[in-house]
Order: sequence, then structure tokens, then C-alpha cells
Amino acid sequence: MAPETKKILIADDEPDILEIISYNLQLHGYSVFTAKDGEHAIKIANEVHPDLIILDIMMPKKNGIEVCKQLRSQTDFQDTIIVFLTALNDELSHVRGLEFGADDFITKPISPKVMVSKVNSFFRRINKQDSSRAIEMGDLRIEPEEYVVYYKDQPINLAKKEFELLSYLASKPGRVFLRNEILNKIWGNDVIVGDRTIDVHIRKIRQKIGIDCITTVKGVGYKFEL
Amino acid sequence: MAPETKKILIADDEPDILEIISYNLQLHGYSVFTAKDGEHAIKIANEVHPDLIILDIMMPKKNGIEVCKQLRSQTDFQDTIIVFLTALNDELSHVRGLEFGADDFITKPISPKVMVSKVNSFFRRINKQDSSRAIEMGDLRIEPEEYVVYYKDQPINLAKKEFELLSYLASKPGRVFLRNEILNKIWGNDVIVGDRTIDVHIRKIRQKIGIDCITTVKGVGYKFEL
DNA sequence: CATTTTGCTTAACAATTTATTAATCTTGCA
DNA sequence: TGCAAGATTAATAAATTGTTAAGCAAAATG
Repeated sequence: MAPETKKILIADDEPDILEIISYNLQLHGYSVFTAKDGEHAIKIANEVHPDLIILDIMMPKKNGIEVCKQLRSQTDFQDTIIVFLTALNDELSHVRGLEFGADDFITKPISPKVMVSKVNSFFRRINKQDSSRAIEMGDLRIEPEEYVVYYKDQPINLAKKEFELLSYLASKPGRVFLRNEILNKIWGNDVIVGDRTIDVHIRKIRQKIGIDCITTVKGVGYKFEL
Repeated sequence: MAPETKKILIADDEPDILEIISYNLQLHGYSVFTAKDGEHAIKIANEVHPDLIILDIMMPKKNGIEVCKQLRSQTDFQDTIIVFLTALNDELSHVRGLEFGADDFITKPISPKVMVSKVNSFFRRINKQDSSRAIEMGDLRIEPEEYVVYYKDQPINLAKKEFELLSYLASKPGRVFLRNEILNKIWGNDVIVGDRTIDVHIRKIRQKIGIDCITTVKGVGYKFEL
């Protein structure tokens, strides 16, 4: 949502693989970060908040599964795509990986070309999820394609940020989104904006929509509920 | 999550129990299958792939624990909720059950009404996939993602500190938390607050929740129990 | 190309909610 | 009884959010 170029983190202990893959992904317009072991991967992930994380299963310090497990336990990485790099016949890793929240697998060895096309398809998948599904709650309908919200079938025009913010909150009704999560998702983790910015947008949404659909949880964040 | 109606398999060797429970669950819109012994249960499970499996521990042919063990070894049943029916004080079964992958326990004897509400809560749990960290005790449900506590499905809004304090105590029901532990965890080791601060928060929680779920252990601390 | 409109952000201040303290009761128990 | 630990209450402090208006930049308009 926030940044245009997608960020990818690749963690593998073989420098050659890292280099080849990241070079090819960069050629295709991705912003690539690399990590040489599990702990490093977690560090980078927290710094740049990638859109996609590719983890080798076998790594020093912390293996891929542990990294995945740990990242998934952070709310920031609930929606990040995480995929594993596995050896061809490593069935066990597949099963265990899925248990811990991996989204998919890529089997080694893999050509750069195939890798790029796989990555493209991951992002196609995520984009569909994000945008093509209308969210409907009571008299409120959010149409991602139109960038419009309807209340009792009357269209309400929200500005871009307002719309993204509302959509984000409404993506999981009832769940509280921390102010930080919101900043990361809507503004991007590298953007620094003032304290009151979110509030002002929330206010505008409330104002335009006219009904109370966003609840403040003081000291925590906001949530969408009717 | 393909089908709308949830499928439940109940295995018990007492026909009366089977009938009463399944009748009541059906009234509430569930699709119920029954099995009269362990082997039967495995057969049915493989045929209908239930969303929830309730196993009596003591059954002919194969006991509940063996059934659970076997089902869990099949990948199909990795994500199925499996719960045991146990006698009130059968601690051993509890322990062994958990080892073999049970998700929860229901203690006999149990009223149809309680059974239905338990089953409902299992499905709430599964629906909110990620919010599996919800704590549930009796009529009380703590939803960390929502920052809300429910009592008999009625939401109760706690302030941040109150919520954190209750969550902390409820994370290990029955265990006494020293005042110092609480201070360290909720306030941080470096923060200095007066003696009565905890008390006041405890009071507010008790007041808002309305039932006695926090017990004072004089000279020691507090514990959560129902 | 100038003008207008729209959207985003900020700053200042108001309002509200939450946290803490201090003072005063209760209660259990030696 | 009298003390000690905790409960209760209300007052006050602190933290957080709401509101408004204004400035600026980018986009839209004529």
C-alpha cells in the first residue's frame, strides 16, 4: 500500500545464491535485502518490513522455521508473505513449515528465471487479496476497486489515505490495530509523521461516514466495529 | 473454510449421551456424526472430515487417546479440533491427552447447554485463526486482539493497564503472582509506583467484570481463578 | 500557465480518559 | 483489642486523543 516498490528479504547462508537471486529480482524492479543467517534475517525484517520474506530452512544461528515462527508471533508480520526454500525431497520441512505459518515453498535448486516468476505470482496473489474483495458490514460497504465506501448504498468519497486506513481497519473487524501497525501499513515504516496525523484522518473518516464505526482503544490503537 | 455448517464427530460408548448431545448440537445448526467406539470413530472421521472431534477417553476397541494419536498422525487432521471427554478428576488423562495433541477437555458430567456453549467457543476460536491466544475460562473470554474481555459474550471494556493486568493473571489461572512480579511485568522494573496502585487496578477490574475472578492471597499477591 | 481545488500534515489547544496517590475504612487474626 | 494487609473512595495528576484551523504541495481545472 504505502511504498510502490515491493521489498523482499532473502535469507540464505550461501552468498552465491543470495547474489544471483537478488540481482535478478532487482532487475525486475524489486527492492531486495539479504540476510546470511536466521538472527540476521529477523533483524533486517524488523528494520525494513519486507512485503515478502524468503527463508532458507537450513541456516546458521536460527533455522528458517524458527525465524518464521518468531516473525509470525509479531503482529507486524501477520500479513507478510513468508515462503521457504527447501531441498527437493524434504517432506518433513514442508509439513513443519506449514504448521508455523509459511505461505508456500520454493524447492531448490531453482533458476533465477523461475524464481522471478514465482515472486511475481506471490505479489499477484497478495494484490488480489487486498483489493478485489469488497468488505461489507451492516449498512457499510467498502469497494476496493472503486475506492469508494457506501453507506446505505449512498457513495461516500474518502481521500486515498482515509480509504486505505478504513480498509485496513475493516479488514479485521474487532481487532485492534496499534498506532504503529497503522503507520507501518499505511504510511510505510520509513515515513515519519506527527502524532496527531492518524487522529485527524480518523476524524475525517468518522465525519464523512457519519456513523460510529471506529472505536478508540486508548493507549493502544483503533479498531473497526459496528 | 469451505462448508457453512460445521461438522462435529462425537465418539462415546453410551448411546444416551450420544443422543442427547447430538440432538442439542443439531438444534444449534451443527451437523453431527456419532461413533460408538474408537475404531468406528476413526472410520467416520476419515469419511466426513469433521471440523471438531469430541472423544470420550474410555471407549471399546480403541480408547480416545489412541484415536487422537492416530488421527493426528494423518496430515488431514492436523488442523482439526480434537477435545476429550474426561471424568472430573482424571488428571492423568488430561496430561496424556495434551501430549497426544488434544486441544482441550470437557469434563463429565456435562449439561447439553454447557456442551453447546463450549462447542460454540471452539468454533469462535477456530474462526479467529490467528487470535488463538484468546484465553477462555468459564463465561469469561479474554481477546487480546480486540483488547476486550467478554463475560457471557457481553463485551466489557477495560483500560489498558487493567486489561494487561487481567491478561497477565489469567495467563496462568490458579497461579499466584507476587506483587513484585506484577509490577515488573505490567509497569516495568524501573517504574516506581505506590503500594496501593495495584490494588486500585484490581478493584476496577473486579468492579467492571462483576464476578469474583481475582483472589487475594494476603501477604503474597493475586491470582486468577473462577 | 495561472488559478482553484483537494488532500496531507502539523501545531495549538480542548476534552477526555486513565493512572496514581493519599486518606479513610474493613477485615482477619495473633 | 490492636495491628497489618488490603479495600475503597475521591481527588489530583498524567497521558492520550479529539478538534480546529492553517500552511503547503500536488493535482485538477479553465
